[in-house]
Amino acid sequence: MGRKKKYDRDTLVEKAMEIFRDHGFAGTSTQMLVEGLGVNRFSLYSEFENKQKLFEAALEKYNQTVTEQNFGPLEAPDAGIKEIRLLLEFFASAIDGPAAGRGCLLCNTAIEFGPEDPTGQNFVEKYFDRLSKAFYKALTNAFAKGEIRNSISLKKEADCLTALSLGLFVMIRAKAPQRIIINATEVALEHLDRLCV
Amino acid sequence: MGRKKKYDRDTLVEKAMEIFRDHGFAGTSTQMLVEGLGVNRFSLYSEFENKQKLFEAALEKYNQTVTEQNFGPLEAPDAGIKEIRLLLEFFASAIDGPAAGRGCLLCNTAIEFGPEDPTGQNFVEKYFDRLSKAFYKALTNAFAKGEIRNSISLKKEADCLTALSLGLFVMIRAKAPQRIIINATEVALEHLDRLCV
DNA sequence: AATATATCTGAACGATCGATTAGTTATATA
DNA sequence: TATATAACTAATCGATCGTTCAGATATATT
Repeated sequence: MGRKKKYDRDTLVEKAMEIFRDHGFAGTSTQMLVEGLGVNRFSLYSEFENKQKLFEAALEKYNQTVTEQNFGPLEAPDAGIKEIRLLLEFFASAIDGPAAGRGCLLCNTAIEFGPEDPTGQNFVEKYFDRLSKAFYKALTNAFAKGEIRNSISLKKEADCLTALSLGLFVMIRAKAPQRIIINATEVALEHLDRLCV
Repeated sequence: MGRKKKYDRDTLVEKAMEIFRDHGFAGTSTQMLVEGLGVNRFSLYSEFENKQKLFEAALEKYNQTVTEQNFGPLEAPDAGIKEIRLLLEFFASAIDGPAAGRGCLLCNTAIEFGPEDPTGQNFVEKYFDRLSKAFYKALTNAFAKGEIRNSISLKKEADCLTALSLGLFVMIRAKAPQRIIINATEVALEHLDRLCV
């Protein structure tokens, strides 16, 4: 009974995700959402309750789609050095890709919300952890295969790659000169080489 | 002739700098500025014209004070490996210092403004360049003193350190676990060791 | 002391913010 | 087909946004 929805919730969340990624939470007005999502104000609020909840849905969607695409291969059970290299090469070419001028929604949120907002902080904390764990697992796999020297602290290496990834996202967001980004990834690649036997 | 100003312009800019650093540009209302600066609305506008101009003054002040304090030693004419190490150690302990939960205003602005806003982008571009050049100069000095091996691309190393710095600022802003930040800087320090003869 | 002028005060501007509501339309069920 | 119900439309809510202005106040100059 009742009327059919003209919209698809998942589609709305995905569109909202892109808008928030471009303009941030505070920089995105409900008017922009209404127009960008092509849905009525009432429908938006009845579906998501408020702007904050929609934002949280967008964060979750981002984790499931974009982060999944970027870091998914790195998180594969058998990922290793090759997957780390591929990720770094993704960063090097991201200035031409769909992330150019956008960066990472979670990284952007980490900056915008800062340490105060509890829900944003929760997402960000998990995001940092996800990246660090993904790198660590891949390094562990490589070590198990005997590809990495013995004296290396895999945890520390993973955390450094995490920090570097965030820095590269900042640069991609700001459309920094591609040369800087490529240079940074090349050093990381060479550093990775030196970890290997 | 006329009345004396009750405020000092530089003091106002410094206070505004801290508020913008904490809450971002969009997240800072004129009301917050009026209260935080302890100055009347009219005085604020007659002194700075508008919020945007005050923000730009705050960015400039940040470059002259905080960035100067953080990267000044690295920019000294005779800076070398030691100064790079000191900077990395600053990052490692920054989670306890005045930058904790704040990060870097320029890095925050890079994220918030994105690639669209021309004035913000101008500041950010120069900031990236300043960091990269500072690292490069210090590495060049070290190389001239024969402290660095021959096969190293100093430009690439400088850009990687720049990207890493930005990533660390993101983590400091988000109050990431201190362990992650320390780990990242330790890897960078070890990496630096391996550049040396 | 008188005057000119710059700053201060506090109210208010129109615009936009996020959010809500009353009334209309469409559809699944009985 | 009649009815109940859910989603639609569009107007509008009070609050806050950045900004401005008229009138009061204080001080450097004459």
